[in-house]
This record gives sequence, C-alpha cells and structure tokens, in this order.
Amino acid sequence: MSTSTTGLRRRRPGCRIEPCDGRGVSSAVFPSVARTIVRDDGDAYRFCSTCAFSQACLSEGMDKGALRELHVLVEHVGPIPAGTHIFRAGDRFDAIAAVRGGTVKTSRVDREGCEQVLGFHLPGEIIGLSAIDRGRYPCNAIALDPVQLCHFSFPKIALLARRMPGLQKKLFSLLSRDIGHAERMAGDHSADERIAAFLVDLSQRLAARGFAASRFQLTMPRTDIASYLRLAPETVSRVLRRLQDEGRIAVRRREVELKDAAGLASLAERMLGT
Amino acid sequence: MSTSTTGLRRRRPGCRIEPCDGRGVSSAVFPSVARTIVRDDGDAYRFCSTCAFSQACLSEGMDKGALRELHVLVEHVGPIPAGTHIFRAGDRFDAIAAVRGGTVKTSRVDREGCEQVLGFHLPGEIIGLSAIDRGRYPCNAIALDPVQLCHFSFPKIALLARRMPGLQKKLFSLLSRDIGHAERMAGDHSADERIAAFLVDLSQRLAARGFAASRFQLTMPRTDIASYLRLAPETVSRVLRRLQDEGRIAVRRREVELKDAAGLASLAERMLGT
DNA sequence: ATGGCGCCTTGATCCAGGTCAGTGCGACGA
DNA sequence: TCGTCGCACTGACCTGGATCAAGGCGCCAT
Repeated sequence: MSTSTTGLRRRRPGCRIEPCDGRGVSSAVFPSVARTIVRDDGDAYRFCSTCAFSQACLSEGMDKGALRELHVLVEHVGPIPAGTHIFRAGDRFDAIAAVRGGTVKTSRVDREGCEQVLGFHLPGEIIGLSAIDRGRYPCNAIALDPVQLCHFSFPKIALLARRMPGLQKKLFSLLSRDIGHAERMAGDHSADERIAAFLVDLSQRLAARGFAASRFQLTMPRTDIASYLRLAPETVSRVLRRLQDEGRIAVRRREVELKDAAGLASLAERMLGT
Repeated sequence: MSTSTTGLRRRRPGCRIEPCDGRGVSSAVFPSVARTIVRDDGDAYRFCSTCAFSQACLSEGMDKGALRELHVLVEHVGPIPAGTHIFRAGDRFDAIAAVRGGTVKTSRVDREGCEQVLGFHLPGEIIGLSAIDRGRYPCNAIALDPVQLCHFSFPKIALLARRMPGLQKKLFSLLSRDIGHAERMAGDHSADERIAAFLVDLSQRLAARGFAASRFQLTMPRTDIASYLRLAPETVSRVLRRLQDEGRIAVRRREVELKDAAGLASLAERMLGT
C-alpha cells in the first residue's frame, strides 16, 4: 500500500481527557501500606528532613541567618484534595514548589485533548522548574492524592541564590537532573524495560525519602502509568502480569511488592543507566 | 504464545557503534549552501552575535565591567575536526561550551554499544548543561563538522552569575529549555510527526541564527537523525521520500528544501507545541 | 444485599514501523 | 577510467505493542 495518506492517525486517542472534575479522591487506606505518601516533618521553624533545599544549604555550612531567610520565603500550602490542579499549562510562572506530602502528577495536554504524563513527584521533589524558560508553566500539575507543598517564590529564591552559592548550585543541579530524567524517558526502550525502570525508580526514590523500598502503593491509575511510559494501559497490565508470573513482583490492584529487585534492576538498566 | 521469554531483544542492534575513529571529515561544499554552519563573528574583544550569554547580559543592561568579566572567562577553542570528541560520557565536568561554528552531536552509548543521539547543537547553542547534576558529563559530544567553541569554566560562570542577575537568569532559562526539549522528544509521536518536527525545528533554529530557513544542509548522516528521532534509518528515508512525493520538501542526499513550511508545521505541531 | 460505576484485566486482531536483504550512487584514490 | 567504500534508498516480510471488545472486581450509594 504505502499510500500518501498513511499514518498520522491520532496517537492514543484513548487518552483523551475532559477538563478535570476534581473527582477521584481516595479515602480507603490499604492495610499496612499508607495510600498517601506523606513525609511531613517540617513546620514553621524546621525544614522537612527531605527538603531538597534545606539539604543543600545545611551541607554547604550556610550560616543560620541565610538559612532563616530561605525558610522565611517558604509558604506551606495544603492539604490540597486529590484531583486538584496545582498549576495549569499557560499559567504565569511565579513559584516552584517542593512536594511535602502526597504525589503530584505533571502532564501536558495537546490540542486534540490527548494527555501526556511527564512525571510523578514524590515528597522532597521539586515541581515547576520547566516553567522558568518561558515564564509560564508548560504543563499541568495535579494532586493524585491529598498533597502538601512548600511554595518558593522564584524571583525571591533566585535572588537568595545569589548570596547562597549552595542554593544556586542546588537549583542548577535540580534543573540538570530533570534534563537527565527527560532524556531517559525519551530513549528507545521496550515495554518491559520501561515498566521495570518505572518500578525500580519509584522504589529507589521512595527509599531515598525513608519509605519502604520493596512494598508500596501506586498512587496513580494504570492509565497515568501508561501515559507516562508511552504505552497503552493494556500493555501495562499485561507486562505487570508477566513480571508477576515470572516471580519478579507481586501486584494486586495498586499494591506492588518487588520480589526480585536485582532482576528488575537488570531489566531496567538500559533505561536508568548504571 | 506470550511466553515468559518474550521481548527484551536488544533494540536497534543496527546502531551499534565502534569507538570513534575520527573519520568522516567533510570537505566538499554543496554549491550555494555551506556544508559547515559557521557563525563566527566574535573575537577576543567582541562576543559572537549569536552568543546566548552576551544577549542575556546586554539585554539586561549589564555594566561594561561585568560584561568584560564574562568575556574574560571565555576561552575560544577550535577548529575541532569532524569526528572529534569534545567530551566523553564520564569525563569530569568543569565547563559548558557555546557552539560558535559547526554542529555538535550529543549522544549516550549504552552498555551494549547502542548509540542514542540526544541532540544536535548549532551555533549559539550551549552544550554540557546536563552534566551539572553529577559533576560528570552523562553523554558524549562529537563534532559533526569542523567546530569552533567558546568554553566557559562552570565554577567561574556560576560565580559570576551571583553578581549578574541576567546571567543567572539566562543559565536557569537554558537549563529549563533543555528540559522542555527532552520532554518533547519523549512524547509519543508518529514517524511523520517526528521528521516534520525535526525539519521545522532545525529550520527555525537556523533562522534564529541568521541562516536560511527554507534551504539548508543536513550536517549529520541519516543514522544519526534516525537515532535522534528513535526511528530506523530506513524509516527516515521512507518518510522523507513521502514528504517529497507530497510536495512538502525537496531532499537530495543531505540537502533539504522546505517547500511547504506551513504544512510541515501543522504536522509537527503536536510535537513542538504551539 | 444489590445495583451501578470506575478501573483493571484479558483475549483477538491489526498495523506502524522495525528488520533483513539487496541495490543505487557519489566521492575518492589509483 | 575504473574500483571500492560508505551512505542512502527500496522492497518484502515480521513483530511488539496498539486497538477493539468483552468481562471481572472493588467500592460506594441506595
């Protein structure tokens, strides 16, 4: 065939979404695994232990005054109910935010209404950095469960970064890290590699924040995982099933247990790098 | 079937590469279109007109002294022959560089020797930003043709950025922009969309630097384009052929002419965004 | 308890693009 | 002028994962 009208069918028409109606609030808690990921040990006087910025500054031996200044410009927000937009594509960019509790999904919706999930952000991670360039958020950020945030005015934190080398370095690092993440997602990988990498990456990030690494709750529906990994939801189901049949994981609905972390890691290696 | 040994065949085994032998130097010049893209109007006393940094600083009304300081830390390098590694994955990160002339390809090579092209960098564009996070370059940078660079010591430019808000802002922006680029590459797009977007994007970037937008020379082989777009080289050939049959472009070897920029742009729109 | 509603899963089928196998063709050296 | 070498192109065929079409199965409201 190879007619001149080949291809160009809209990709993933199934991922069409309507304007968010705010539903989908989770209330049940799975026995033994908290449904909402919370790491909220900060308050008006102390940083959360996982805060990307406090680490940066403390490790650089910043003086107390500077640290206080950083802390002063933090604005605690939340809890934000599941399904709520934290920001929308096109909104004017004025602040970045650290997730303090819960999970935030960032996504882009193209003209045809097809949603592309860009990332899932756990406690301690930063959202909004990709908006710096254009001065507007290029994507939506949506709470997947009740979310708590620390807002940082970007002009203010950038100004403070001029006096705090550690903070400036941290900002550069965070931005640079996000480039690496997006480049890994852009790689050419099989469904198996993508799913294994997704599970291993989640597990490592949870572990880094002090959560259980081998048994956790997925806070997002299969459709979001599929969109994030550029797969069909059916493929996600099938691969998870196969990984389970192979004894590498146990999945039941949204609960996951990694049973062969080494095997998964070797599957994921091409994608995550060494 | 769906046996447990499904999938996981190495992807794109054809893209296996050997350690670069430095060959492939281009010498012939296509009539009417320069083969090597050069925009080298800077010297020891003036910035190149396309330099990302000089723009940032001038537009912010930086004082002459600060501008001179930035200029002082620039180190002009080159010409670097085609095929030469500018840096290698794993090298210690100490500097970023602005392309002054020629084209630089960045790529990752996985354990199996499969090369993944991450980007092509034209005059005025910056390479090395993704290395900030880990302190080592995560990818290779290779000259596709004779290349001239401006090196900037990263510690020094970061230090200077503390006193030059415009420079700091520019660095944040450049990093943020690269996130956006990588996210677009990671999207789920058809071969047609990818190729159209590649051509349109190249054309726009060339135009932004003062080169002809509708007729230009591809400085990279089809295999590199394919790897960059996550396609097989054969698919690149076929799609280019079809676009030509449809009257949207004219291609002959590495020379390209965009004949229906609007049509291409609409094909590319889902990928490049509005 | 029971019916409805989302999500998830499973099976059957399809197709865009990858893979394989040659065939041009321009550049360069002898 | 001819040979050779590497990239580019083309056709035939294959396959991973998408799509289509039903079911399950929690979870909630009545």
